[in-house]
Amino acid sequence: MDNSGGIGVLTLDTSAPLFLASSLSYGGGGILKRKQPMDSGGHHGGAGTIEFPFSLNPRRDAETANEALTSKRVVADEVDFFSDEKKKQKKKDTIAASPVETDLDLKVPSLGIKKEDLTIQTGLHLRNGDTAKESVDDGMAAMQAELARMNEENQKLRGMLSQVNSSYSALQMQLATLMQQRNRTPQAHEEKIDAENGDQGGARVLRQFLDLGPDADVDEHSNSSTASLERSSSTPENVEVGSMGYGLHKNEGNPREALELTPTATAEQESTMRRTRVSVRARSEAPTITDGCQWRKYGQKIAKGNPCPRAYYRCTMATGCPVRKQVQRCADDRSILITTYEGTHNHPLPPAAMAMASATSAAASTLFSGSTSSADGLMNSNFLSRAVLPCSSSVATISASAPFPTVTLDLTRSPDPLQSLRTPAGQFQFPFPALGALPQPPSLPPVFGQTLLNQSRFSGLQVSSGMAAAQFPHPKPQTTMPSSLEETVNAATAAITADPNFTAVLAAAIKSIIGGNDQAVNSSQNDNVAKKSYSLQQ
DNA sequence: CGACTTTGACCTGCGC
DNA sequence: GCGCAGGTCAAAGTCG
Repeated sequence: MDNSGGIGVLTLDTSAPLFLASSLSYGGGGILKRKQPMDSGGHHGGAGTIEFPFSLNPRRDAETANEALTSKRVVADEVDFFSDEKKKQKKKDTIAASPVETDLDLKVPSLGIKKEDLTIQTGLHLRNGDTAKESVDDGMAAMQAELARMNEENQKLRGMLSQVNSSYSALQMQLATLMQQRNRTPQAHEEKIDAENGDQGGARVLRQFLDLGPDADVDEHSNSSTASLERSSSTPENVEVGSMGYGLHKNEGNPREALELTPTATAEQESTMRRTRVSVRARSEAPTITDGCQWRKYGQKIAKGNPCPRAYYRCTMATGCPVRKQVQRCADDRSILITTYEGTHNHPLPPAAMAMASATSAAASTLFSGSTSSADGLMNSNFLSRAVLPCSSSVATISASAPFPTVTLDLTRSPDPLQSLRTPAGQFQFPFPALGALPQPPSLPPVFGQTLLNQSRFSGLQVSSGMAAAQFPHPKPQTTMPSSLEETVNAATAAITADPNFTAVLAAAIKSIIGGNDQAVNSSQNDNVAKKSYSLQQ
């Protein structure tokens, strides 16, 4: 990936069932566009897409975002930023027609909000001479207008938050790459030690898992003595392990790599790992979760024991990509969507999808690194829980009943949200966002409730587990990488989407932002992260 | 017309 | 060998 590229355009589709900032696909010439998700009926075009500047250069991206987001009036000016002419006009009409005075004047760095500007005047006043009924009518009208305006602002803020999420994902992946690079030399040493200690390949596999990403140019330019794993070639024979797109790759054409990568792992292990699947359980009303890749449905079946049909998808981001996924609702709780990935992509992934891939790969690789040569080792779910999810032993499990091991990431169970936000600086926590346990407004439509909440959960997985992948060259928790930013973004997203009372949740979100960024600054290991964190403090 | 979904038919592996 | 279940294929249908 060319991270030095210029500014392009990132297009998000607001009609997506899961408005996830990660669903990107590459276009040419510095343009990133998000394509219509396949699950929205399969029919493209239509519902509004929003576009905003986006670059793959995090620093420049952040600057651009700040430029855009610190403009004087979000309501008046930034509408251009998010919507088409029709929406813009509609919004202006709504605002003009509303008797409600609004002084949002949001100037938050990165999020477009400034602490002292959180004054919102509802303007619901009784005027002299009005009858009581007229006053009530006026009040009702004003409230309705206010509600409409709040809804629009919710939409807008969601867009902004998604943008921040996107930018952060790209930034985070770049950081991960740098950290991987930094860890190369120690890894080589550790590999040697592993070999001397009779390591059966688990740790090697783990590192190979972690050698991710289309930022392969960085790896290729590295002088590391360890194997520089290339992305899998287009030949399926080179696909070794599947876990949502990234796995163990073997380059038969390179004698050096063939030597280094044909390892100590037994054929049995290789066979097992080749069939490894990663399953993600998440609550969602949407037909599928949005994971950043393009999928084409090729089949549907009623599986035994579950009245809900199982849908089969294959990746269509590149011809011949062997990655498939199955999507099925849980028989016991139909609000839970189970997505199972199998195979390895033969093409570069968008940053967000890569983060997701890293997440699943991290889980799978950690699992494998915990195994030695026995199936019992493979099934040691406690190991995975301890290593990857020190804060939640119930999130990741391994299925031993399947013909091949399946790593299950259960996003339907989350640790205490406050616990996450209170995580002291310097202590790593696998932050399934925290938002998971936010109160669920029962009366809200799915788009404001469950779906977006789960989306937030999932995006949290993307960010943080990808981080986990970068952080855990060995399956031992290390310190630390600030998770406050994504927590903040997720907290803000969830707060906004979980409660129609915009002012209250905005205040809550800001509070979480203001109160939760210390750790980010304290533990920042990256200029860009520091910059973003700093901007949050303004 | 192309891209995509739907859905019945077909293939394959496994247990009895 | 047979039946079952999971997975895949491909023709038909849908939509913009």
